[in-house]
Amino acid sequence: MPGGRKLPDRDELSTWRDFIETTDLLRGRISARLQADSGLSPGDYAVLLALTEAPDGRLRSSDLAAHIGWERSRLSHHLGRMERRGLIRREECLTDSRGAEAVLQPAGKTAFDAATIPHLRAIRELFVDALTPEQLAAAGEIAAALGRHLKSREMP
Amino acid sequence: MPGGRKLPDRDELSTWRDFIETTDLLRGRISARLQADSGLSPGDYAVLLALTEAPDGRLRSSDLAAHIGWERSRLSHHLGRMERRGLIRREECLTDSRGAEAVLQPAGKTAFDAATIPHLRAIRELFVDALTPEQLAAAGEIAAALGRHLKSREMP
DNA sequence: AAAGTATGATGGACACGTCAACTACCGGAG
DNA sequence: CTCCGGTAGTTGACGTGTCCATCATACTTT
Repeated sequence: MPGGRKLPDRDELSTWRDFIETTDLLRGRISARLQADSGLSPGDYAVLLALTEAPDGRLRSSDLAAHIGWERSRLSHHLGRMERRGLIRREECLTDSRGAEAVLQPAGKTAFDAATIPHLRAIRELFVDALTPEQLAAAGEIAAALGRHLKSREMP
Repeated sequence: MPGGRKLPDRDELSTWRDFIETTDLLRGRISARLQADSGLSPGDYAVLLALTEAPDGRLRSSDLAAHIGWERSRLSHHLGRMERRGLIRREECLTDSRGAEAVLQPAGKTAFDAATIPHLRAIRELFVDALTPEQLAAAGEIAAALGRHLKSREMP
């Protein structure tokens, strides 16, 4: 690649900073809305969403972790906290004695149901409504391009 | 606003998820590279950058916090950790007995100098090089639009 | 079947962030 | 000068994430 500079120039760096700071801010705002509306963190919401969509509201820990893209350790810690709050329960797995299942509890279902509409509304108000349709499409393409690029460099 | 739906449709939601997950992944990758290359976290880097650019490598805590956009409490915790590692030092402020100054230490300067080129390279490789020039420009515009939108709704 | 390897889950140690309480000090109103 | 509201900074409690060690169980190989 001819002229392949190694470092970003001033404009590129400034775009990077704007981009990363603004997405951080956006994430924080959505998270704060979710917390205020339902008392759930984004992590809680992701777990409850996966359990809600699963048959019988239960999932093997590893499957749940894979589904939401978390490390098992992270999930284990989080499930511990959610169990303390009565949102989910842990059960032993019948077919694999090593395994554990996370089971949705009524309190978890209630909290999730209360959270979801306001959460979707927040996404619309803070993200979708901020952008023109063209910008929204561009955001999707940018995410896809970044994702491909990062995946291609996982273990270079 | 006529026809103002309240909730995002399927495509909008999918774009949201892609966007937020990918930017998260990107942030994590850049952070991991920084950590591997220099032993610094993004927070460390932000603090050291501000101190490096300040006269005499020293700044009032509040000024530093404002400069990098952190809450004072967050900065206080972080400075404590950085002080334990010898990256910075805290001094009393001469003109205001309530105040404290953060002072860049040689170890901090060294770590920052070692970090900055690899960090800029990582930004280029993982962010800038992932996008076409048009996409990069669009990313800047999207960040600006999101930023304006969020600012306009700080206390609605 | 015994031995070795891989997998599922957990736990501790630590870094990081937020929130609210607290201390100490400043600067102005009276 | 005294009181008092505002400001600077720290601290503790707690939720959150990562890394790494550990343990038990499952699987695979001989």
